Amino acid sequence: MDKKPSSSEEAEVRKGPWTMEEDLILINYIANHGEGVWNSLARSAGLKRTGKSCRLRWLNYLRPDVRRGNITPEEQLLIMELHARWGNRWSKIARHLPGRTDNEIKNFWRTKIQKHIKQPENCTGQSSDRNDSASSSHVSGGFEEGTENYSYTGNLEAFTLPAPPAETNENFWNMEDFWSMQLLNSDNKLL
DNA sequence: AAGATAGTCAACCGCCGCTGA
DNA sequence: GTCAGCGGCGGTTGACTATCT
Repeated sequence: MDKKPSSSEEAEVRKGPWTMEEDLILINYIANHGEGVWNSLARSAGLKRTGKSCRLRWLNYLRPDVRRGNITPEEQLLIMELHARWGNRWSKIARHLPGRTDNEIKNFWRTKIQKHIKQPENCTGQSSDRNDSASSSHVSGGFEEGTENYSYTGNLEAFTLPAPPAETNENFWNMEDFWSMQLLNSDNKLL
């Protein structure tokens, strides 16, 4: 797939961050027509984006059921357990975390968890414990890295992240705001 | 205050598997 | 059986932001 577009098409395709207008177009189109074949959706909606780009934007950001914001400790634990079981099967893991996207989980893992794996000493503060911990299941947080399987062996607190800043997004484009706006709009359009 | 560095995350890329013609 | 089109996935990049010096 990923056939090369003709040069005229190539010039048409937009890349990079989505604008609010594009978001609106995509949301409105899906609200009215539903999700469908993404390439034709992109064309029909008048978006100069690839179908893939539209799909990604919708799934990772615009869907009304997408939960944005901090991963809870429970979710962290679940991610660790599922990752220990399945490895980097992000989409599979994401299905067990309602409202979370594979991209979000992947980013979370790479930025938060992987950092701890790379620095186990700093994480526990006890470098010599690590070998012992590999065979027991009750010690402080850490991972056993195997070929594909390693297991999260420790308590969650070792991985609990510092309290993130309170979400003060008053100037931010908040999807909840948007969807409430959409409801108002759709009242006019659909009723 | 300004520059350097680290952290975060949205978006893109390339590959793979599925499906229908 | 082959090919094209598409969706889905995981890896990676790059822009932006926060923190540090």
